[in-house]
Amino acid sequence: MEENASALEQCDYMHLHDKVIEQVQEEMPQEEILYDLAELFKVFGDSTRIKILYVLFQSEMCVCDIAQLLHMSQSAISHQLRVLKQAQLVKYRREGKTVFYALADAHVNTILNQGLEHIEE
Amino acid sequence: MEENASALEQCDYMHLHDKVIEQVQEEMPQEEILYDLAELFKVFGDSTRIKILYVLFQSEMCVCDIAQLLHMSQSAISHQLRVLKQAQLVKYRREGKTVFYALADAHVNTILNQGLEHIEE
DNA sequence: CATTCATATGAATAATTGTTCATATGTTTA
DNA sequence: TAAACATATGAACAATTATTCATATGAATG
Repeated sequence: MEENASALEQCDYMHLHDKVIEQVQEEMPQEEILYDLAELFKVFGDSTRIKILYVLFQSEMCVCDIAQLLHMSQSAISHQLRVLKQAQLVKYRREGKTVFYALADAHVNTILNQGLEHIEE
Repeated sequence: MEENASALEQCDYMHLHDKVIEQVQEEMPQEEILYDLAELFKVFGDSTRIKILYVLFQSEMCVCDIAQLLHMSQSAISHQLRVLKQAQLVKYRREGKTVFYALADAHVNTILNQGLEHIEE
């Protein structure tokens, strides 16, 4: 978790040209952005959540239906939907006792597809 | 970790039409694919690794240069490069004592960019 | 308003993971 | 071949996390 220094004893000289070093520091998104980006991908990094996203890609769905489709407990799904909701990957609407979840936007699908393309080499 | 059942007491009836259920089961990638997909995104789900990828996007680079640029220890970077290598996100070549790492393919950049687009709403 | 149903949530636990430290491996050079 | 350097790796530890269990909240219905 610590991304602190202690970078005391590194290699003798850098292989990089000054120009590259400068460019890296210039092109590199801000620390906070990079952190948020990692947080976002962390959300995709769980197979239960991936399944939920795929299921919602077919249709809006209530918590209980998702649980049954994935053979998992209502509580587990609800906890994960919370994570997806916080990452703004899903949205929801209430209808009486029931809460329906749906994908929030199109990025979700693009990201999943790029991932698929990669693992299929 | 357990994605087992215990889905005994769910809601009384399903809101979904049979057609949707059928389609979900049809369109859903195989269990193993979904697992691999989660594994891939898990790799993106760490800010140190994200930084390494961004840095390598500028230029091929040796372990030690990366460590200095990111103000982290050689060991930490090496461990993370191992993870990136296993996920086939980076490739490497040896030149004497030095090992140079580079991005493996173009998907990496697409995935990162989609992620960025999402967090920038 | 009490009951029932759907969902959310807090605490607890087991499993996973990122970094450090110490050390091993592999390569060059004196 | 010994020393120096660049990288890799194993063990240990702290921190994070996914699920379960028990229970709370919120809405409909008798």
